[in-house]
Amino acid sequence: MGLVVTNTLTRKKEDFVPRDEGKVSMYVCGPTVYGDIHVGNARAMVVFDVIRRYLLWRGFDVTFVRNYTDVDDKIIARAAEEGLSSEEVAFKYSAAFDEVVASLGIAAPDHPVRATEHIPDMVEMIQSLIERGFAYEAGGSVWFAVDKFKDYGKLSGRTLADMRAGERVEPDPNKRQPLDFAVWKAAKPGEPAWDSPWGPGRPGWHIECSAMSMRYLGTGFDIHGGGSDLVFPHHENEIAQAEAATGEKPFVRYWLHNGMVNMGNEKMSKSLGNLVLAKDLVAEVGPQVMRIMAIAGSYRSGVDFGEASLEQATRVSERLDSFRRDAPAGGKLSEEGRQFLNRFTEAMDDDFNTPVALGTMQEIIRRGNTLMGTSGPDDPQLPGLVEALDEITGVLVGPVAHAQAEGGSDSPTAKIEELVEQRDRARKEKDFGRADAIRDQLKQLGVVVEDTPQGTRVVSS
RNA sequence: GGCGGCGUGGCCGAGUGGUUAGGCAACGGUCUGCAAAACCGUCUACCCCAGUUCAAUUCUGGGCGCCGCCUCCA
Repeated sequence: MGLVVTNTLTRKKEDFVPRDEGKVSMYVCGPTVYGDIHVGNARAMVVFDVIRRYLLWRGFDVTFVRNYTDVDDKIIARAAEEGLSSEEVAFKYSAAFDEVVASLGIAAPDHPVRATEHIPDMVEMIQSLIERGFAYEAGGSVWFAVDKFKDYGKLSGRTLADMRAGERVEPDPNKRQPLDFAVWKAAKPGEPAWDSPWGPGRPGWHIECSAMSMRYLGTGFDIHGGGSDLVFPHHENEIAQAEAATGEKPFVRYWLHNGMVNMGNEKMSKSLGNLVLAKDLVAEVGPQVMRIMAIAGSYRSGVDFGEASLEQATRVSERLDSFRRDAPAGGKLSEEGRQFLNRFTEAMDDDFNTPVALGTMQEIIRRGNTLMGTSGPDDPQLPGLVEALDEITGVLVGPVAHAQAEGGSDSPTAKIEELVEQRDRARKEKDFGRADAIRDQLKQLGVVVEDTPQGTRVVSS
């Protein structure tokens, strides 16, 4: 059995057959860098990080590209608000993005690409669109003529007639059709601008992803990912531009879209103002819990980041940490380990079924705990099992798990060590009243002690 | 209004035409000085109504409800 993915283009699960055997080319829409990203943005990044790690683990040679939209109306607006240049705003928030994403153990792309560094590619594409009759210049801007591209609507499953029925926006007077969209925007005074055959201006949002993805991955690359809210118009427009400009299709073989993060029963979004910043949640619950929450449901579904989900993800994370702390290091994969790994692979091959994959991970932990309970951490069956766990966590939680396992029980302060020793002494002397009092005292310091056959364990909470 | 998705046990969340998801919570037990952790056991569901079928939670149709997109958005 091979890998199967749900392609938004067909709305079906399809066998994954990459363009070039053994290689996967993949592009994911990154942030518009005008502010701190929220949990929903971060979830998308986690989802595609897991997909990428899985493909790598499965032996594909993956080329991963992600963009920064660093020129845009919102950046310009933000710059005015903060009294900075739009370059400064873009720099500030792309650095902030990098920091959050790194803290979540999300691997850097092979090609982190910035719109402002690829203007010539975009200009070239726009010229091609005009030459081929798919775009027209009006008032210093260039518009894509949607009615010239007969496949327009194929990704989002709508027709031009459908869309006209639902029009809600005041069309720009320069457009021939209300649904035409800008591929090049004429600069207004004071805005960042680049020279072009149509005068000074900047690229439209959609063109950047078309141009940069093909620049690095060519046409007909394998996976294009992003949130489901990008299906229309963003990805629809990307297809139109790319296929119209090159005359080749498909632009992308498999379109993958992740579901939205909900708070309560509403989508978390900037416009609704109900957002939780990714950096705040990471600071509160730690990266591992956040990653687990992000993949606790299938990537295509929406996922709730409310209290209950948080608690459950926390438990999963704690079980993992606690097992890793007590279990021996991984060794040669055992037969039993291989069986778990097969189940993990089967789950992930089925459209990246992370909830089931996570279930497999927890079953390994249970099995490992049972072994340890029976014959202790030296049980010869453990290393081969732990090896399977390591491989799974390598894909699902990335380097975060190891970092936490090592750093988690970090240097207890002298005072805490002292108290723990006092408590151990009290317990030996059967002075349990005193031992319990010290335990309470430690708890107040944020330290939980657990008595195990191997001795007292200190867990910082 | 148009397009798309979803509705599973107290909760989160997979999945299947007849056979165990997994987790959280709860309860009982083992262990423990007591706890905690861990392990064992119990808890058995599939929105409603028709239809197809030997058999539907799973397929088809209708209904109800929820969500996303149609405007910037992961």
